[in-house]
Amino acid sequence: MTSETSRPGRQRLAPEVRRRQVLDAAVAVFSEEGFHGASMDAVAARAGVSKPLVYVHGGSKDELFAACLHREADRLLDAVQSAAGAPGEAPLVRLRRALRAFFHALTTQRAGWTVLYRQASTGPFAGEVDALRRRIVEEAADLMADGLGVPRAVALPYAHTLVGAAEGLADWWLGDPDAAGDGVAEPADVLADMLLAVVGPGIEALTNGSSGSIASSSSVSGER
Amino acid sequence: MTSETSRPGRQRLAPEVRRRQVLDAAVAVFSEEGFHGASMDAVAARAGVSKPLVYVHGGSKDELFAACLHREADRLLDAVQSAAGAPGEAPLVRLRRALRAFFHALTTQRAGWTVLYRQASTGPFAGEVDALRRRIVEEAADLMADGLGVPRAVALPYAHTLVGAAEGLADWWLGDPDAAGDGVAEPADVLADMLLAVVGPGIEALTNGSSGSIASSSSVSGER
Amino acid sequence: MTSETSRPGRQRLAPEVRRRQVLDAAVAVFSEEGFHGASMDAVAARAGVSKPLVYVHGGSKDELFAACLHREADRLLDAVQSAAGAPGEAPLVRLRRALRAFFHALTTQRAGWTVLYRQASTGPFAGEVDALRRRIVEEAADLMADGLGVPRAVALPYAHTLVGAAEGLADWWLGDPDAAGDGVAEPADVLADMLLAVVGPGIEALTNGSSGSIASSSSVSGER
Amino acid sequence: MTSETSRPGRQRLAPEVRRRQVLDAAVAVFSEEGFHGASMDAVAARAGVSKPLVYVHGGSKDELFAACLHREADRLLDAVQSAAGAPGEAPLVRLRRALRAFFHALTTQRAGWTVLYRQASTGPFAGEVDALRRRIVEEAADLMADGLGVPRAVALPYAHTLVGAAEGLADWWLGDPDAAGDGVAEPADVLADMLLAVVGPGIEALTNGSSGSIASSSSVSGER
DNA sequence: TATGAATGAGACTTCATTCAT
DNA sequence: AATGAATGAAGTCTCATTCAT
Repeated sequence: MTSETSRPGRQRLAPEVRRRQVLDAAVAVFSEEGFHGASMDAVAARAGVSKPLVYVHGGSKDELFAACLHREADRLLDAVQSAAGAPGEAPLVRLRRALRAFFHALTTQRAGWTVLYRQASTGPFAGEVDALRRRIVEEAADLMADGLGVPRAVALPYAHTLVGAAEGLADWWLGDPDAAGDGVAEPADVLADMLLAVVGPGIEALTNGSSGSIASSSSVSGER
Repeated sequence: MTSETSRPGRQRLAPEVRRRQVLDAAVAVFSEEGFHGASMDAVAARAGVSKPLVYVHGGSKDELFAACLHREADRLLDAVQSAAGAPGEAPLVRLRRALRAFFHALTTQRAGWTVLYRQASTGPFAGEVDALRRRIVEEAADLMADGLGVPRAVALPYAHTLVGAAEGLADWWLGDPDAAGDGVAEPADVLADMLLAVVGPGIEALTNGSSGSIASSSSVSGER
Repeated sequence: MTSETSRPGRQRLAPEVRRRQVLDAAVAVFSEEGFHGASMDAVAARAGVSKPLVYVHGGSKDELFAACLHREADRLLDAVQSAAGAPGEAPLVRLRRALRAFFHALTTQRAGWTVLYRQASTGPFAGEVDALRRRIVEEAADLMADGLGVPRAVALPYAHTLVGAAEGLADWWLGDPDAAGDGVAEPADVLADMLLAVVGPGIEALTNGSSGSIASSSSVSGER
Repeated sequence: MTSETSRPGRQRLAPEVRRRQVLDAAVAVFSEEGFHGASMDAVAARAGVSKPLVYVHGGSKDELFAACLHREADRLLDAVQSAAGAPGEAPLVRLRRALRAFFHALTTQRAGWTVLYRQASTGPFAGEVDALRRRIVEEAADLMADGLGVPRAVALPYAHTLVGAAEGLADWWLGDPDAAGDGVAEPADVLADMLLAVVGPGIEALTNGSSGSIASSSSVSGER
C-alpha cells in the first residue's frame, strides 16, 4: 500500500472542512425538500460522503437542521448588521444600507433563506426559528427606534411590518427573479428602493404623530 | 355527565358533518406540522375519529392536503373579495375594508393561512400552492392597480409587499395579542389602520411617480 | 308509504335465493382475484347487495370461500359420477363418458374450476382443497380399478396421473379456448378423446403387466 | 454451544449470499401462501433477517415475486434441457432422461414449482407466469414433436397433458413419499417410468395417426 | 477515519368485520 | 331484512440510526 490516496472514497480531510461540506449539503437539501422531506441519504449523497460521516460531523438530523438554521441566520444577521454600520450615522441612510444588504444576502444565500423562512416555520423548529427571526426584527426595531426617536416598544410593530414587507417582496422576487431589476442597477438595490418607496413616507410621517394615534394620521381614515 | 355523547365511539354522523370535522382537523395538523410532518394518525386523532374514516372522507394524504388548500384559499378570498365590494367605490376605501377583512380572516383562520403561506412551496404541491397564493395576492394587486391608476404589473410587487407586511404585523400580534388594540375598536381594525399608517403615504406617493422612478420619489434617495 | 317496493335496494328475497346470489358472485370474484385478492366489497358489489348482507348469507370470508369450494366440487363430482353411470357397464366406456362430462363441466363452470384448482391450492385452504380433489381422484381410481381388474391401491397413482393429465389439458384449453375443437364435435368431446389417445393404450397395457414391474413394460426402457 | 454464530443479529454477509437467502425464503413463503397471502414480514422471518433487508435485496414485493419466478423457471428449465441433451440422440431416450430430470427437479425444488404452477394466473403476474410456464411446456412440446415427427402445434396439447400428468403423479408421491419407489432405484426414476408406462404407448401410437384423427386411433372409440 | 450492511420504528393505505338505523 | 357508517388490524414500504470492518 503506497502512501498515495489509494481509494478516493477514503480521503481524510480536516474536520472543519468536512463539517462545512456536510452543512452546505444539508442546507441545500433541506431548502429543496423541507425538513421532513429531506433524507439523510440525500444529504450524504449531496455532500459526496457516506451516511455515517454525516452523523459524525453533523450529529442527528435535528441537530444538523438546527446547525443549518443557526449558521444561515448568523450569516444573514452579520451581513445586515455590518451594512447598517454604527449608530452615529443618519438613521434612514443606515436603514437603506441595511435593506440593500438584506436583499443582497438573499441572492447569495437563497437556500439558507428558504430553510430559515419557508421550510422551518412549522414543525418542531418553530420556536428556534422564531427566536432567530426575532433577532432580525429587533435589529430593525433598533434602527427604527433610533431613527424615529420613539421608544423601542412603539417601533416594534412597525419593525415587524417592515420585515414582513421585505419577506413578501423577497419571496416574490425569488419566485420570479427576472421580474425585478431595470437592467442597470443591482436587483437587490432596486428591491430595497421599492420597499423604501412604500414604507419610507409612512415611517417619516410617524415621526410627527404621537404613538397612540398613529392610525389617525393616515390619509385614508375617512371612513367611520 | 350529561346525556349527550354518552359514548364517543361509533357515532353515526351525516357525511358532510364528518367531512368538515376531518377537514378542520387536517388544516390544524397540517398548519402545525407541515405536509410531511403531519401524519394521518395525527389528523384522525385530532378529528376524534379512526384513521380509515379520514380516508373515507378526505381521500389520500395528497388529496386531503389539496382539499385543505382549496377550502382555506376560497374562504380567505371570499372574505376579502366581499369586503372589498364593487369596483365603483373609492379605491382607498375599498382597500381599507379589504385589509380589515384580511386581518379579521387571519385571526379566525390562522391555521388555514399558515397552511397556505407557511408551507414548503417545494414538493408535490408547489404548483397548487403557488396558484392559490397568486389568487390572493392578485386580488390585492387589482385593488392597488385600481386605486393607484397604475398597470397591474407595476402594482404586483407592491401587492406582495403589502401582503407580506400584513403577515408580519399579524404574526407579531398573534404572538402577543394584548399588544395591539386600544380596547375600543376591533383589534383587526386597529391592525389594518397601523398597516395603512405605514404603507398608506407611500402608496399615495406612488400615484405621482412613474413606475421606473418610484425609488427616486423616496425621501431617502440621497445616497449614491 | 305504500306497500309497493318503495326502495329498490331493500328488496326482500327468499333466503335461498339470496344465498345463491351471494355464492355465485363469490365464485366469480374469487376465481378472478384469488382468495386474498378478492375483497368482500367486490363480492357484495358483484352480487348487487350490501356488504353486511354478504355476511348474513355467506358468513365470514373463510366460510364463504369454503362454501364456494364445496358447492363447485359437488357440482363437478355429481356431473362426472352421473355420467359415469353404474358399475355394470363396460369400464372404458364409463371412463370415456366420465371424461367427456368432466371436460364439459369445465365449459359451464369455468369460474368454479378456477377457484378449485388454480386459486386455492396454496394458502389456508390447501387441506380442504386436497380433500375435495381426492374425492375426484378416487372416483377415477374406482373406475380404473374396476376396468383394469387391479387392486385400488395399484390404480391410485395412475388415477392421479390421469387426473393430472386432464387438468393440464384443461388448463391449456381454458387458456386458449379456440385451440381445441375441430369445429364439428363439441370441444369437450375432442379433449376427452385427445386425453384417451394419450393414456388409453397405456392403461390397456397395464392390464397385462404385473403391478410391480409396470415400468419395465414400457417400450423405452432400453437405457440403463 | 460452539463458537460459531455467537449472535444471530447484525451479521454481515456478502450481498450475493444474502440475496440467495432472501430469494430462498421468498420462494418458500410464496409457494405456501400464494402471492397475496404471503407477507413481506413472513419472508423476512423465514429468511431470518429484518424486513428492510428484504427490500434491499429483493426490491418491492412485485419485484421479489418476479425474481422468484424467473430463478425457479430458469433452474427447472436448465435441469430439463441439460438432461435432454442434444437433438441428435434417439427421441424417446431424450424424453425419458428429461422426465427423470423433471421429477428429480420437482422433488428438490418443490416450492419453486409450486410458485410457478400453483399460483393464480390472474392478477398482475398473469403475463409473466404464462410466459414462463410456456417455456417449460414448450420444451416438452419440442421433445415430443421431435420424437413423434409431428408439427409442434400438434404436439402442444400433448405436452400440456404430459406435464399435467407428471404434476399429478408428483403431487401424489410428494403427499405420500413412501408409496413410490422400490427401494432400489431413485424414486424420481421410478416415477418417470410409471409415467412413461401410462403415456408411452399412447405417444407411440400417435406417431402413426394423423393429427386430426388422433382420437380415432384409440381403442375405446367405439361409442358414438 | 470512513463505510457497507443492517435494523427498529413509524408512515400510508386497505380490508374484514360490526354497529346503529 | 337490509344498509350506510365506522373501526381494529394488518400490510407494504421508507427512514433515521447504528454496528462491524
